[in-house]
Amino acid sequence: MNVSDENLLKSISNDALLDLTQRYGQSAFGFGAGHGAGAPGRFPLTPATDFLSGQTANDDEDGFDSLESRKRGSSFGDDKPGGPLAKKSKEQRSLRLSINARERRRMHDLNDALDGLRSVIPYAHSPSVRKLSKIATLLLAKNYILMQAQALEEMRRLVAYLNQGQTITSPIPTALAPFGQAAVYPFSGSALATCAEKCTTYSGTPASLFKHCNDKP
DNA sequence: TAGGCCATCTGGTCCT
DNA sequence: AGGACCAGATGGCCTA
Repeated sequence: MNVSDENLLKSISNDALLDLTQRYGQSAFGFGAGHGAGAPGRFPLTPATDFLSGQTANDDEDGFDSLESRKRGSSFGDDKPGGPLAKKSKEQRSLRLSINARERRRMHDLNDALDGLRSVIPYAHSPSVRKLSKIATLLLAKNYILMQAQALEEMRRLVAYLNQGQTITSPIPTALAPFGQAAVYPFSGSALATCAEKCTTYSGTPASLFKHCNDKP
């Protein structure tokens, strides 16, 4: 794909995404944009720690000695002369480190949830595909849900149609299948579809977001 | 080397 | 007051 093709795909896909967003805005799913804990519309998730047995590997309380920080050779933590925490009192410093640890834990929980999401998204876990980025995961999941809902609606209509005692002599009427049969099995007859193509079709997301999909048709 | 993606720190805001 | 959430900043790693 050359650059102009990619740009074209991006613009088309962004428009499609905008359209989807406008039609199926957050409210349609009950996910409010509330700010802060307990805001209206917030999904009532049980804190991840309720599901996890014990603490995570990085679940240390200090703010500068996490496994991740060490592995990444991070200079964060700033528990050193000249660092932002150096001037603060011992209490302030301790509080800050505790807040940092909580925030780190929160982000790890968020990432665990994203991993869970990746694990149930089609085409997201082929050995030849690198892990989906966060944004790609969310966009793919959103559109996969929309597609499943559409397929379900299509099936309902089909059942109603059959219940009327009529036989189907032709493929599902297009009026009943906005995406045609491809909505249910988008790639059933396409051995040529690459992972990136599948992901793009599923999500209406620029192929550039799935550039890690490198499997061959 | 630029750009994408990510982890972490940080300060602010809101809620309980 | 303490915790959860958020967004901005920063710096590391990886890839084209």
